[in-house]
Amino acid sequence: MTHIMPKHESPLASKPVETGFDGIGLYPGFFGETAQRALVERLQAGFGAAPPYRPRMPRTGRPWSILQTNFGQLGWVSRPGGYAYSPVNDVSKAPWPAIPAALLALWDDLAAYPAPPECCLVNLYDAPKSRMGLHRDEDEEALDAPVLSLSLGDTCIFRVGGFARGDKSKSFRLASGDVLVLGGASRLRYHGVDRVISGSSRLIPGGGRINLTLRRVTRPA
DNA sequence: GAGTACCT
DNA sequence: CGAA
Repeated sequence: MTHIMPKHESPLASKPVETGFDGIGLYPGFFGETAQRALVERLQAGFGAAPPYRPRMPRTGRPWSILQTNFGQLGWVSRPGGYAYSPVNDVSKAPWPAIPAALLALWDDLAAYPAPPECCLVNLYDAPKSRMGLHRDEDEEALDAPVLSLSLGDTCIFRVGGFARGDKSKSFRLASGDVLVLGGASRLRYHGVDRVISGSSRLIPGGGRINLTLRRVTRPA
């Protein structure tokens, strides 16, 4: 056994709780505190080679309230001309660091997909006003693969909507260690982060929330 | 009327 | 908290 198996820390963590959306599974506390701490240290080591930066909206150039970076063969980036997946950091031109082993194990546990993830997008909610507007993850070719999301640090209010802007939506909390699977019939649902509850976790030195999003980008050969 | 991972 |  090469990695911690969080699902065995709690009998509840192995099955998702009901979210009311077909294809969306929420696994509260899938990562235990020990695994969370180890991962945060591993991430911060990776940030040395891929420093988080502040993305901007395509065309308008409006800065976002969060910081981003990536791990993996392909990183998701926002450029003046639009969103893209890139094998290198736009700033340093260096490849992104490898996806941490614990996250590859998470994908193996929950994705039910015959190929590994290629992208681990890191969203850093570092300021009290950090948020993420409603959007869909639709820049991937492999739309048959789910998107896996791991929350670390402060709890956030997460919102899930429908398939068009303005569709009915509802929100729920995501706490540190929770894993959300967005797949199947809900793979293209709008979703976002209304806000973060400052001071709700002591996991990250200095506070804040880190969200890790695992994605398969290309169709496997 | 278009664009919307921004903002209100 | 939900949605133009």
